[in-house]
Amino acid sequence: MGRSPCCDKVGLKKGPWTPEEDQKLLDYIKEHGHGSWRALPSKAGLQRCGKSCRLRWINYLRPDIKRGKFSLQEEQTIIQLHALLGNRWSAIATHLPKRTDNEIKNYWNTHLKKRLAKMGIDPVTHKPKNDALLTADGHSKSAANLSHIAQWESARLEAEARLVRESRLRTTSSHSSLQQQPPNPPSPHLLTKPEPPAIPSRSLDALKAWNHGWSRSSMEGNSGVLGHGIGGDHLESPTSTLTFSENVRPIMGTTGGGGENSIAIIEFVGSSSSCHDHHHRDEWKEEGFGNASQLQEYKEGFENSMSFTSHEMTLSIEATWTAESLRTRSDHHSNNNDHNAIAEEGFTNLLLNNNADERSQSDGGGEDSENGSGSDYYEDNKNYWNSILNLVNSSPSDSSIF
DNA sequence: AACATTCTCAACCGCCCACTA
DNA sequence: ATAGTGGGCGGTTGAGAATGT
Repeated sequence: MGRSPCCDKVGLKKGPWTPEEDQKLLDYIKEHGHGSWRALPSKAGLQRCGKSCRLRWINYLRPDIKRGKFSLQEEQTIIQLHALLGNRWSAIATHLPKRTDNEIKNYWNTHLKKRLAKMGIDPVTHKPKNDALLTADGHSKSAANLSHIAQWESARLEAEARLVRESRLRTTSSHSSLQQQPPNPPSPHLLTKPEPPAIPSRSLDALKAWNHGWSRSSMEGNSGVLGHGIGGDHLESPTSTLTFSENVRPIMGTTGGGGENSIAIIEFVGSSSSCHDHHHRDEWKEEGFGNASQLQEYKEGFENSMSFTSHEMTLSIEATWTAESLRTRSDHHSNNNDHNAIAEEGFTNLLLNNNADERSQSDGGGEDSENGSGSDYYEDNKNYWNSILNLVNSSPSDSSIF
């Protein structure tokens, strides 16, 4: 290739790490910090490439890693952020504290992607697969414009996520002695960390509907037989999809960064794939239902709650940012790193819990999603996306999120 | 019980970017 | 301006586990 390998690979060990190697790496980093990864293996007495050490540390040995099943809230966050950011796993991981990009990527590829596909949702675009027709009806131009806008928004979020990472790194390196680490980081070979109790989640309405369908089903005594760990907080989650309305007023200043104020007004139109599709009925079995009656109960609950899916909603998002604001935020990082974790958590919580109260009310009341769900759907999603983007875009310089 | 198939996820690979000399 | 280096990211692989026949 065009460049030399990251290290001399002759004689270096590959493959799974042994507990002894893990311990060596842990001990070394605990004592000295990682410093230069390239130099680390020899100093630590490891027959490994520096890159391999780095990966092992980041993806497995780091003490602030949460392992085990993804909670429903985490699944929702991943799906939502993936809709926004695409396969930018590190950016997504920024908003899932204690989860690594690798773990998120794996989970997406092995679970969530398949699940969305089964529901007839394109895991790449997060649109119903039969939505392709929509772009062939003469509105492709505006759709393309909107796609462009979305890409900008996505790129900007990624850039800001990068700032978070960078500031984190600065924080980490400034504490590289790792003295704040627990004296004995949990052995990765013994890690079976239990999930924290599920927090009431704020989610898109399709997710809410799914929850409703599940909770109804499980409350009727089926929680233990749903398979795939469904009895716990590992729920099968659908997602909403984002499409773009035609009457968008993109006023996005995409000039080459001149520092002028730029305003983006984006209207998202969300529509959920229909779960009445016969095609999907067979799929329910594959999700682990033991017998026909359980399956039927679950389907009924789900279908009832998903009956709003013909509704469409629009929402407006006003986003304002400037090159100056990004700089300000960047500068601010260096002074307020300590708040990052809190702020990120706040962002995640915002994603998840913003509407928890409303949700608990509606869940408790067993409301019929069909009646009035259109406006709820509108409001929830509007609030949801506005919350995200307002937070992201207009967080003042004293905000430490980005 | 034995074998085949599918699934999971830790680890690797190659590329890219930022930094520096 | 250029090349070398380190670090990071996303895609892919493959061994072991789980499940099915």
